[in-house]
Amino acid sequence: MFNNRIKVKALLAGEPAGQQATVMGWVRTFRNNQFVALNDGSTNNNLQVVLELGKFDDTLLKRITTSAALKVTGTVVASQGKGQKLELKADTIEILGDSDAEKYPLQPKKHSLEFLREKAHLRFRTNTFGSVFRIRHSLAFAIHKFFNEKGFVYLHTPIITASDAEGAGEMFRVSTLPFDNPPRREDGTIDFSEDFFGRATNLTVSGQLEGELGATAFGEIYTFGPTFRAENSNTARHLAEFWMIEPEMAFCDLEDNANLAEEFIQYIIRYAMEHNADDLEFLRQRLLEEEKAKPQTERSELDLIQKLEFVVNNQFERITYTEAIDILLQSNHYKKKKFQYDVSWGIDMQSEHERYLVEKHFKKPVIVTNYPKDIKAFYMRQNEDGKTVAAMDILAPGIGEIVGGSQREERLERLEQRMTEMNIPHEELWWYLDTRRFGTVPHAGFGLGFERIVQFVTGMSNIRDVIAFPRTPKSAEF
RNA sequence: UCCUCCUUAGCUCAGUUGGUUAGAGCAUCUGACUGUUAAUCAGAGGGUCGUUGGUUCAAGUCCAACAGGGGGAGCCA
Repeated sequence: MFNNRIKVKALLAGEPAGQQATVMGWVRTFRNNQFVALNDGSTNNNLQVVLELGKFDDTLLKRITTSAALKVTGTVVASQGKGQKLELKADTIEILGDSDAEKYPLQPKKHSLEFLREKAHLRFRTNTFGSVFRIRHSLAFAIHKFFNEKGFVYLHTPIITASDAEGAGEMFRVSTLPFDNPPRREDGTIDFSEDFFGRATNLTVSGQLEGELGATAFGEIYTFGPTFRAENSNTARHLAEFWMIEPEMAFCDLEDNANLAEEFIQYIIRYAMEHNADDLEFLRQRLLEEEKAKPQTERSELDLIQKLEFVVNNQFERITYTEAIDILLQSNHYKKKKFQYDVSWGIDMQSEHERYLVEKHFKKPVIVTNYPKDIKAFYMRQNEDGKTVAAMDILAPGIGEIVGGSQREERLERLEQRMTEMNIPHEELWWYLDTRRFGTVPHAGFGLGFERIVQFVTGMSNIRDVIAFPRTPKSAEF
């Protein structure tokens, strides 16, 4: 029986009234042969367990090492020391699991994030990762809560997909054919008709196309699942395996889409602020410490919590692509030739351009709409000007593109014409085109990279530190 | 994938123009102390200097390749 335990979070929230309590957790530090800082993952705050001198065996005390698992029963009393309101005066201590101090790699001190990345199986036991992953959980939960309250259906789109039409990037092949000697056709190409699914299949790069099938029946759906890109991207904001949220709404245009995206982002951030105040406070302090090493000019004006409050309490800026280009062209930054890449209408904005708009010009999240059709996907709705499509990107300070979405082309002829222009095989997407044949309606949706919003909320600068076990090129340990 | 920087003790790092036995703080271990907050004090152990090859009388130090990692860029979410 273990369920008589009280979690540290609950215990710390109560009053020290001399009541009995049993806690279980892992030792963070053992000071003075007398004070155990015990953490059970329910909160960043440790419980101070006090061991009366002489009350416990030396052999037991020797086994209270960093990260040993303990069961402690004792009396909850007001703390005599500073730093905590209450503490647990131990009556009995049971070592549930020993931890060899000479071999345990984490010390009660500050470790670099790079080092902890190589100890990803243990990094949850640190304050930073404890906070990050509790916040990650809250955001995931808030996402389901938000859509559920709005009547969206949670649709599970396939992980294995046969369509390569989305063009969202390089894909991971899924196959049971032998690598060393795959069956070949007469022309030497691999014969996938003999593969498991009878055709070439890959891991999904997006659930959007299937999402549209759901939206044109349920009205409003969302997906929230793993997504895979085999791009050789080595950056602080890319993963080969990441989680994406893709809502898709029928009877919805670009403006409705932008409104929903903004409301959604504010909702989930607000949820984390309400439910993870301690974790955010810890991360706020952590970032302040980190910024002390930087020159004053590079430090951020707002701390983490101020930044989140600002985002939650202010409307996102909304501009068209054309306006964005004008702002860039008229900026002093451009006139002084400080952009590495040139600016003109029709370019796919580089991250330096996006960063200028978001971090220098507006200093808040920006929704950019109506991009040139030539730099966007085939399924986006063509605007009447013949040049742009009803696309929408949300750019966030410090992260870049956090949301990419659009109103979809619901007119069959326009969609087919665009697919032809972009060399997208019609026959492969017959099922997608059927939505436009049978009761087509204006609809829209977007994709939000989950890890990027977790980065934004936690202030972690590397995406590998907001997913438990990151998959990146040349790296799939754990 | 491109540019750039890094790799020395368990961790964070120092190591001079190439020169004998490679250092510090923390951690660990031993002891002391005991209301501590990354406890403190004293002592001890701990190293194939990322790997391979080269230059040299002599390489942690110079050169090359490879591996891993950081930062920036591209691709994107």
